Amino acid sequence: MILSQKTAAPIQTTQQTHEATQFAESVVSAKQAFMIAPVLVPLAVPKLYDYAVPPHIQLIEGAFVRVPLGTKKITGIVWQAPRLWQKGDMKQSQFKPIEMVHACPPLTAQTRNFIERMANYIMAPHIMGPPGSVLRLFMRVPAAFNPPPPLYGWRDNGTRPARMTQARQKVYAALAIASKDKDRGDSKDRGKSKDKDKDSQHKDKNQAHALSTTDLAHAAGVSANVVKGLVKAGALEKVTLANRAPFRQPVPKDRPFTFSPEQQTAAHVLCEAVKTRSFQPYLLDGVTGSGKTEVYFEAIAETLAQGRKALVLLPEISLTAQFLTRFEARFNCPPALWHSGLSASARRRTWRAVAEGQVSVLAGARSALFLPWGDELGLIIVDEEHDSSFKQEEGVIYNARDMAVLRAQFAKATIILSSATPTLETIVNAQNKRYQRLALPKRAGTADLPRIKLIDMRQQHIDANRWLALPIIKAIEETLANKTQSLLFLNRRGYAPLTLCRACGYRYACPHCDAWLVAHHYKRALICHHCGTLQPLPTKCDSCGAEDKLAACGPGIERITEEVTQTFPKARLAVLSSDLITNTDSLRETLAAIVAGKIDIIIGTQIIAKGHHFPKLAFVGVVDADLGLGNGDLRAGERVFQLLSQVAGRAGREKISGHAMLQTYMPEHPVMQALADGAREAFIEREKEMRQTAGMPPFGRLAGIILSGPDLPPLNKFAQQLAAAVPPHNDIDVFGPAPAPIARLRANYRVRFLVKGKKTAPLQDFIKTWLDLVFVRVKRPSKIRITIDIDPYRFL
DNA sequence: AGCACGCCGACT
DNA sequence: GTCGGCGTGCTC
Repeated sequence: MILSQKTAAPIQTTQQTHEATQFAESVVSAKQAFMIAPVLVPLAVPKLYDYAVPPHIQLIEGAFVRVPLGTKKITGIVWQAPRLWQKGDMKQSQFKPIEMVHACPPLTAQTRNFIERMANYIMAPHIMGPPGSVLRLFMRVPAAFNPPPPLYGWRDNGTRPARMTQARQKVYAALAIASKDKDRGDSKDRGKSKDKDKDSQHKDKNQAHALSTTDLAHAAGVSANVVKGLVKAGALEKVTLANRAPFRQPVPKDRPFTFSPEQQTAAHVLCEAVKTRSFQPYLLDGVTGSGKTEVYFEAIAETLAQGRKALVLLPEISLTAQFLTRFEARFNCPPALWHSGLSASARRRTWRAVAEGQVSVLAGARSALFLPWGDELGLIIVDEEHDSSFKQEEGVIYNARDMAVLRAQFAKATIILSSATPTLETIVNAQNKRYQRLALPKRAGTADLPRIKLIDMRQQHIDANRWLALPIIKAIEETLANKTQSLLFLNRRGYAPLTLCRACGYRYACPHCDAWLVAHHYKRALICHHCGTLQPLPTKCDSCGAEDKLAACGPGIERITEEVTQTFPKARLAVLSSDLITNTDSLRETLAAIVAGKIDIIIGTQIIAKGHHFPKLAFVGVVDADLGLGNGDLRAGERVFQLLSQVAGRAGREKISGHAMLQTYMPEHPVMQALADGAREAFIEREKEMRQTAGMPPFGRLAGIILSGPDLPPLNKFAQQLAAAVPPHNDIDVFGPAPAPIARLRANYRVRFLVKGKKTAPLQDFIKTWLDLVFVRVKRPSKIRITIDIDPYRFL
C-alpha cells in the first residue's frame, strides 16, 4: 500500500544516486499537517515507535529510514502507513523526526507480511512485541546503506622496486598479460557494449591495464601481500577503477546429458509448477546419486524464463566447489552466494544487489532466506531438506526449512524440498497431498546403491584400544588391492571423548557445561565441544597428581587415524574433520587429491557425509553406527538413519559398485535393520506409527520453554512458579520442569518445559496466555532468560 | 540490542 | 573524597 499515491512519487532512488534525502532542520511548522510514521527498528524492543515525518516528504510503507533511537541512529522500516497526528497521541514535540530515507528499494509488503507471520509463529522475541528481532535477521549488513567503497586498482607505470623477487616479477607479468588481453578485447567488441569501458584508464589504447589487489594477486598466482608490498614500495601506480562488474546473469545452456524418464517427468512437473506462478510445494525424493540437483536446475531455468528469481538453500557445508561446477555447467556462470565466509564487502554488494533485483539465482545457507528479495522470488529450493543445520538453535530460534515454505506461500512461489532421506514431517505432508512428491528411485548412470552389512560388535574380538573389526580391515585391504578407495566414518571429532585418571577415577569435565572435555591430540588440548573451552592436555592428574595414569576413553577420528596408520602403514590417508581444516584451499586440494585417486583411505566426520562426490570410493566403514541412538531423543532413529544412509551413499558412484559396513552393538535395532535391508519405507512406516500413537510430531505439536540462568536455586524457584500457573487446556499438556538436554551450558543452568498439543492446538496462544498469567503475579528475575522453541528439533 | 543512569566497593 | 563495577529500565 502506497501512501498518498496521487500526490507523491514514491521515493525509489534505486538507480539514481546514493545521495539520500536529508532533512537537516526538520522542525515542523505549526501550520503544516503533522505526519507521524510508525517505524519498526531491528531490535527486540516492545513496540513500534512513531516518528515525525518532515514536511514535503512522502514515505511509502517498507522504506528504509534512518531514525534517532536513544542516543544512537538506527535504520528501521516504515512499518505502517504514515498518518496525521491526532488528539490522544504524544505531544508533537516528543516525536523525533525521521532523519532520512535510504536510497534503496523498500521492503515489499510480501516480505513485511512474512516477517510478521514468522515473528508470530516463533514467538519472537520471547513472547510479545513487534517483529523487530526477525527484522534484524534481514538487516545484518550494517554497511548496506553506505555508498559502495571506491575500488582501487594498480597499474605498471614502469617503476620497479629496489628488490625484485620472483613473486614480484609474476605480478608485472600478470599486468602485462592483462593489458594485452584488454587491447585485444577492446578492438574486438568496440562499439558493442556502451557501458563496458567507460572508465578513463582505457581511453588510451596503449595505456597499461589496472587490476584490483585481489584480481592482480589471483592473476599472478601470488598472495595479496606481494601486491601490497609493491604498493608500499611505490612500484605500482594507484588508479580508481570504475564500479565493480554487476552480478553475472545465469543463462541456461544445453544440458550436457540426457535425463532418465523419471528425471524427465520430475523436471517437467516442476517447470509446469513454476509457470503457474502460485504457491506449489514439492518433495523431490531421490536416492543419493539420482540427479536431484540437475532436476531442480530445470526448475531454475524455467524460473529465469519467467523473469523471476530463484533461491537455493543448502546446508552451509554442501556449498561445495562441486555444486558450483555443476551450476556453471548448466548456467554459464556461478550463482550469487551467501554464506558465513563472505567478506564484509561481498556481503554488502550481494545484499544490495538482491534488494535492487539484480540477483536472479542465489545459493546460500539458511540466512539467505532473510535477504531483501522483491516480489519476483519465484522458486525456493531447500536442498538436503532433512539437514539439522536448517534449524537455528540459538538467539532467534527457527527452522529455515519451514520458514522457507512460509516465505514461498507469501511469494506465490514454487518450493522444492529435496532429499534422499526426507524427514518424517515432509513425508507425511506428501502423503497428505499438502506437498506433491516426485520420486527418483534409481541412480543416474549404471551404479547401484551400495549393499550395507552389519557387523555385530558383540561377536568381534578386538584388542584394547582398537576399534576396527576384522571385516572392515579385510574390506579395506580389498579396496587397496583393487586400487579403489575406502572411507572410514566416525561422527566424533578429536582423539578421545573422555579422559579419566586410572588412579583416582577423576574425569575431565568442562567447567562451564555439563559435558566431558574431548581430548584433541592434534591441537594438544582438552576441548569442550559445546562452549569451546580449551585447556592444555594434562600430563598428570589434576585431582590426585598421579602421573602416567590418565587414560583416553573411546575413539575419536584422530584415534582412528592412528589405528589406520598402524594397520595400513603404506596407505595414503586423507583426514577430513572440521577442526583439521584450516582454510578452504587445503580442503579443496585434499578433495582434488581424493577425486584424482591419490588417496587410498579417507577418514572423516560429519563433513564428508554430503556435498562431495568421490568417484573412486568403493567401500564405506562406519566405526560407531550406534552413536546418537542411545539418547532417547524423539528423532534419534530418524537422524541416525538419515546420516548413515548419506554416508553409505558415498560409496559406488559412477562405474564402481560400492558396499558399506556398520559396526554396531545393536544389530537388531530397527534403524540398523532398515539400513541393512534398504527398507526405508518400512522404517518410515514404523516411525510414523510410533509417533502417531504417542501424539508426537508430525501428528502433534511441541514447543520447548527453556529457562536459563547462572544460579540454580532462583531458576528452580521461578520454574515452580511457572509450573503452578499452567492454565488447563483440553488439547495441550505441559511437562516439566526438567533439566534441559545439556543441563549446564556456558555457565548457565537450563531448565525446560515441554508443551505438547494436538495437531490443531493453538500452542502459541496457549503459551502467551500462560506466561502473561505468570507475569501478572511475579516479575521475571532479571538474570533468568526465557527462550521459546516452537517445533524443537532435538530434546529429551 | 545498546546505552545511560544509579547505587555500592577499593583506590590516588 | 572519586573511579568504576554491573543491575535496571528506556528507547517514539
